[in-house]
Formats: sequence, structure tokens, C-alpha cells
Amino acid sequence: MYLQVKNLIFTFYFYIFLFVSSMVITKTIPQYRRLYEILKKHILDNVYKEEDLLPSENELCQLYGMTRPTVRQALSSLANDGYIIKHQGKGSIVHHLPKEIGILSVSGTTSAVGDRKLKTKIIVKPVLMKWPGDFMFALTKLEEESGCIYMERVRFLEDVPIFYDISYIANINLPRITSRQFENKSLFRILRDSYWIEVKGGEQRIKSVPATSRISRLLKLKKEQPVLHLERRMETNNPDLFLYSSIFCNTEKYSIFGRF
Amino acid sequence: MYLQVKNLIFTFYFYIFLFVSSMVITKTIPQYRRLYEILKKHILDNVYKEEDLLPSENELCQLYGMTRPTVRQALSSLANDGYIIKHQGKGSIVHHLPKEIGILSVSGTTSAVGDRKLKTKIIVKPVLMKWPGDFMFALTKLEEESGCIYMERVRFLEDVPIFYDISYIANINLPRITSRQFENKSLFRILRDSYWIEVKGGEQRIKSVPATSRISRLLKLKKEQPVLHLERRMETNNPDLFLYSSIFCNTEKYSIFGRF
DNA sequence: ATTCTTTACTTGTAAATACAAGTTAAATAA
DNA sequence: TTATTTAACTTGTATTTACAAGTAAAGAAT
Repeated sequence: MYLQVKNLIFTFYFYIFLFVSSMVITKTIPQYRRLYEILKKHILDNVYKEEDLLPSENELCQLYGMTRPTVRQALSSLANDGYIIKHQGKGSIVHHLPKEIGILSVSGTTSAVGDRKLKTKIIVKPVLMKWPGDFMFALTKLEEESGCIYMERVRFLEDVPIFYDISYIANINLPRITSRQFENKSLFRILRDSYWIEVKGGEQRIKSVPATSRISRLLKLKKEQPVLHLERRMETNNPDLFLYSSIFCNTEKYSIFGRF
Repeated sequence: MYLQVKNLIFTFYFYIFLFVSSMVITKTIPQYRRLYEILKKHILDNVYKEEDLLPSENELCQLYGMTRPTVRQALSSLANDGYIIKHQGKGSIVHHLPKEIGILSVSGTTSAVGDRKLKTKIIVKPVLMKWPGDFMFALTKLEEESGCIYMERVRFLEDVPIFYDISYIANINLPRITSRQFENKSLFRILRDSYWIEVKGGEQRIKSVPATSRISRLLKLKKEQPVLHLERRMETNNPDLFLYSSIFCNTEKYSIFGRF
């Protein structure tokens, strides 16, 4: 009996520990991930310039105290995301990607274009509602039951409206999200900072469609003018949670840029 | 003197050996690559069905006589290309992607859609010419000097014209390519089988534009109807050689599908 | 001086090993 | 029976070691 109580107490404290360590203490980031973030930042900050050679794998090992497989894992992620191009016998060449609108990159619009130029205007504030009847993607039962958080935004690039963005998020573990400010902060940043949700990838369908009257009004276009229509489904670190966007984009002046 | 002659003869045979082994004998394919191709084929052939679990990493090790790092390298490529989704503690789930037109995938249109449905019609046969004055991408000096091979094709999906594809290839080490048959075989397959050129990735710009009269005629659309315009630059295993495409796409019935 | 070879350095592939961490189902306790 | 724990899986991270293969520059032979 005594043992059981002790066990219970232990279990109790153990779960407290788990809870605390998952919520407050920094989740231990893998080494290769840390190196990936460091190098990516250096590339974006122009510490390593276009066409530059990155330090060799062995040098990176020494610099950051890792072994070669770990370093290679970081480099392979960078190569996958298009930040470097590897050449056997030569080295890793910095590629310094999207000067154009990189909406196809994984981090969402804001981080790709750079916060300075991009302004956001809320058309419909986040509201909790039922999913639309003929939603563009198939939903899980859990998503269907949870309802969705809906919002509409228009994004301006140098004061010209470029994106009309309709977002849907399943209402799973997102307390008080409808009362947050979305004007200036990126949706993705709020999700990451306040809810520990990271977008990991996803799929999309792309079409070319004529602007409806609503779209032409919001994006200041002539009616029937061609706009790009993207339907995106984004996967997150929470395997049950997906983000959905229907984006209409004026590509007259800017193109959508991406790697494959 | 005798030694030198002997050396010369040795060198001669050595280069012959290199030549032969690189041209005829199967280039040794890495094990992880072999496994990648096998699993990919099985997924595409529905041996492993959607939502199925792949054999575990340890089982694959035994099945194919490899070690876990090698197997993991293959699986990580598959995950990167969207054929599986890995879940820690669970396994690798088959994702079975593009039911729609997977032109955004790396292997080119034909392999993604499946050869059976896709037909190709040559509009302009491959010709050697100078690069256009205002080409859509910046060219290297070598490319500029080599001139380009130009061709135009229209691709039909279930007998409906969907793609109008303008291709440019730098004329670097591609003997007799203009005299080949492109009607049925994929351009990518010819490049791979006859010239050992593999497309490894690339970048693209996407726009929504109104159909010009030429495009509307070729794709059987109304004039000014919105079409998708892709400008692609594809990197190959030859670091000096790039393939370029300007693709106009009717997305009324089909969407362009991709992962990110 | 020029050409060729060697050498040193780069990334690529592969094995063997160890432990961490997430998932699932069987075994165990109440 | 029901709830909990345990054990047996799964993938994730990391080290160590070895050699293959491509690149480029220093060095040697002509």
C-alpha cells in the first residue's frame, strides 16, 4: 500500500515534469536542426553571399562540435530547401533563392517576402463557424466535429493589393485564437509563438481563373482579369492539425516563385 | 624511355577503360537509390496502397540486405518527394500523391501523369537556333555561345489539349538530338537514356495570363481566357546544362498539383 | 613555358553501434 | 471488467570508421 502511494506520487510528479518540460523548458532542439537554422540565417543575412562556398563539412564539424553525419543532415536539409547546391569534390554553394514572392516556400508569405514590404488588412476577423459544405479538401472526422476558424485577409506589397487570402483552421487546441491581433503579426508566427505549431509542408492545387466581382474589387482589378488561385493544405507538427488556405493572387506585376 | 612508353600505353588503356565503363557498363547505382526506385515503383504500381504502412526500416534492411542508415536515406528521399509520410514510433505511411497533373514533380509531365493518357503533338520540330534576345532566365556564357535547341509541343490529356510547351536546351554535348523522334517518347526519357542526363530539380515562376490568339488556337480556348503560365529552369546532373520550358496550361478542368 | 601527374582536399556512399523517443498492444493490477 | 503498467515494437538522433569519387592546385617531367 505504501509503495502504491509512493508510486502514485512519483507518477504525479513525473507527469508534472513532463508537462512543465514540454510547455516551458526549451524543447531540446536536435543538433542538426540547430546548425540548419544557423546556416540558413547566415545565408539570409548575407553573411554567406550568393555563389560563396560554405565552410567544408569537416570545418563545420570542428566549428560546431558535431560529427560529419550530423553536419551532412543539416546540409542536406538546406540543399532540399534550395539554400545551397552541393557539388561533389567542390563544396556547398550558396544559392540565395527567392527574390520574387516566395509564397511557395514552406514558411508562409510573410517570412518569404520579408516583413518590411508586406502589409496585411483583415477583411473578415477570425470567427468560429462550421466548415463549408463543399470544402476544397477532404476533412477528418475530428476536424469536422471541431468546427473551423475562418478569416479573410488582403495582403499588400508596396501598397498594391496582391493576395486575397481565405484561411481555415480546425479548432483543435487553439484557445482564445479568435481574440488575437492578426493585423501586423504573421498568422504563422502567432501559431508558432503561442501554440507551438510549426508548418512542416503540405500540398496545393494551382489554377488560373477569371476574377470574380468580389476578387476584382478587393485586388483592384478589372473583372474577368486572370488571377492565380491556390488551394493549399498545410501539415503541422501536430499530426491532427492542418491549415487550409484559398489564395487569389494578382500576378500581373509579380510572379509566384518556387523550387522543385 | 621504355617505362614512358609503357606508361603511355597504360594510360591509354586506362582511359579506354574509363570511357567504356562510363558509356556502356551500368554506372553503379548507389544502394539507397536502388531501394528508392524499387519502393517508388511499388507505390506507383499500388503494391503498397494509400495509407498502407511500408515495411519497417529493420525489415527493409533484411529484405534488401542493407543497413539502416542506407535504408533511411532511401526513405528520406521518398518522404521528401511526398511518396510517404514518416511517423516516429509508427512507421512510414504511403501517401500516393498526384492523382491530378503532377507537372510540378521533378520527372517531367509524362512520368507523373502516366504515359497511357498523355499524347504529344509536335508543333515545331527541334531546331538549332540562337537564343531569343530577351530570354526568360539569365544564361551563362557557355550557354550563350552554344546556341539552343528549340521545340514546341502540345500535350493532350484524354484527347483534350492541356499543355502548350515551349522548350529550350543549350546545345552542349547533345549530338544528333534534332533528328530524334519526340512524338511518343518523353523528352526526359530520351535525355536520360541516350545522353545520361537526369533532371535534378530547378526553379519556376508561375503567372496567370490571358490566352493570346496563338495559345487559344492551340489549346482550343476562347481568346483572353485565363491560362497558367510557367517558366521553368531545370538543373541536371551536368552542372553546365540546364533545360528551360515555357508552359501554358489550361486549368479549367485539371489543376496543377504539387507538394511543398 | 607547357603538359602531365600527383597530392590534398572536397563531398558521396556505406557499415556498425548506441541510445532517445513515440506508438501500440499485451500483460498486469485494481 | 477496467485502468494502468510494461514490453516490444517503431522511427529519430548521433558517433565512429572506412573507402569511393570528384575537384583543384601544387609539383614534376617534357
